[in-house]
Amino acid sequence: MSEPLITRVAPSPTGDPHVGTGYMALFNYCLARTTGGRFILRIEDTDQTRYQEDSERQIMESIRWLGLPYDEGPDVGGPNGPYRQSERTDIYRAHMQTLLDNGNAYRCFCSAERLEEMRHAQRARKMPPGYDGLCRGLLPEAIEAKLAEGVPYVGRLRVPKDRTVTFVDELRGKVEIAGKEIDDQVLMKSDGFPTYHLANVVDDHLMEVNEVVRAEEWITSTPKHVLLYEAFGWKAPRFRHMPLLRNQDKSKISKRKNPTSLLWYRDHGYLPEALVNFLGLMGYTGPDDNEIFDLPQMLADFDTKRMSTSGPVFDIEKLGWLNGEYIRALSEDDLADRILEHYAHRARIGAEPDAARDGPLQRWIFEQGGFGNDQVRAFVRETVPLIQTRIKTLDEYGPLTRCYFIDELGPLDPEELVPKKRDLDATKAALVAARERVEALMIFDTPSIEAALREVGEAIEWKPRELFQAVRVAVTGSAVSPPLFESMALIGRERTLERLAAAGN
RNA sequence: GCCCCUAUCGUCCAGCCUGGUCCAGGACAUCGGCCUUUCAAGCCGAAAACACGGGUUCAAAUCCCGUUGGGGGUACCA
Repeated sequence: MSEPLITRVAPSPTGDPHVGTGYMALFNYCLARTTGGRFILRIEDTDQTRYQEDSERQIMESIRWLGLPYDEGPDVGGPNGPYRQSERTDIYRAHMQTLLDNGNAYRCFCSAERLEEMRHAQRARKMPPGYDGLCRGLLPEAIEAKLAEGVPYVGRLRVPKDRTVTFVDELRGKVEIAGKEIDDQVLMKSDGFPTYHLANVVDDHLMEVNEVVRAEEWITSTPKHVLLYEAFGWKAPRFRHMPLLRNQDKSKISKRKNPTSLLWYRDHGYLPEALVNFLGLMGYTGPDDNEIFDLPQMLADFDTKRMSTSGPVFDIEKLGWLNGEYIRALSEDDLADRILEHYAHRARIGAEPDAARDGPLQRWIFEQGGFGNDQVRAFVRETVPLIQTRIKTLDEYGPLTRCYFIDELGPLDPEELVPKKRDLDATKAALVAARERVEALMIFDTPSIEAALREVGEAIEWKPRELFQAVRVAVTGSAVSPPLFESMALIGRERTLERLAAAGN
């Protein structure tokens, strides 16, 4: 193949770990792995105003959860650390000085207010906004004076306005932007922290990154980066801009219109391998019509030629289908483990048991002595065959299996209980008959229960489906449930008879 | 506004580079049927798209130009 690619994913710890970060991590990971290169995680925490305490830890955890381990990063180290930009300020300062010295950058003493006014005026005159170059030609004496006065300043890139900057995007081909369209970007803020542009270029170079794979939103600032590489006398990496994930309305994916947190997907019972597969379907195709491929498969036939450029709408419906596919592909033992793990995870993160989502499962498990309890494990394991084709996320397990985990069903809906064309009294009589017959069973297992109920149906001249509906609602509390006879066996003789009696009253 | 990216079913992707095999193929969702103790799952089937206009060519979803649409950028945020 090609040369080993050193790639990186460089999120900012400004909130929940984002699906977009997962998306970029996936492709960076594939590029590095399939070329025998390295994959780096770098934390871009240069904006102290947006920094969020827990974010970095969650980012690292989420990337690992997805199964995309990085070779270098804040918590694993590496030869070119530190991997947290806030710990590299000396490096940026030194590089800023280099640029100041070689004339590719200059000090700008303009205040935020002046810049604000300037932009206002530009907009009013329908001029493209951008720094007007006031400080660009400041004489050395003037600079010394300002410095002596202690006026705060920033470092700006001195963009050559009279030429065109060109770079090749690996996905889109040649991109050209006229120098006059490029703003004299701030590289070093007055607080001593670098902006993205400076830090990014310096770090990518120092960390030996040779292919920058990032989101499309960066494409217009790439010329600034190209100029920076030139200013330092460095070889620029290759650039590959991936399309942006979109909301239904095609705008850049956002929290308001989609769950964007990787944590959300984990907490709601999505399997990491399904999410990775789904992300792998965005702007990428496998070698054939097959859309179900896990990471190892994706790596096995990964080809950058099949990456595309148009922004995919993030369709959570399709993710749900894929998740269901992965759930169904699991062995019953594995699925039982995943379910247990999921509810253990929900307990660990302190999620309040949610009746609609968790059902009574969490509480029941707790009462039975915790997740490690063998009886609990065995019981959950027994339910798996009944629900495996019926859940799309692990989260759906709780509500679906509610009837197995509680003692009192609560009030039944007569609309559901009574079959069409029959009345309440007849239904109650039928349930009493069913109860009597079932009670007489010597062996309380699935085939016996089924045979017994069919007998009852014939005796009272009800169609099987009518009787089964009434019994289903009486025993499970709902007209929609896992298979009836198996469920009755699982619920057990005692509780089943109680429920039939209660409904028949 | 200006700059950049982009354009095939509602959605995700094939096909486009190397024009004809495309009255456009697969998947999700939708609808219908089968199976069936409900719901699922599974199986079968239906409906559903080349943004528009000019070229080039015997022939264009495929090549060229333009228009329109969508997105992104335009910060001492990343």
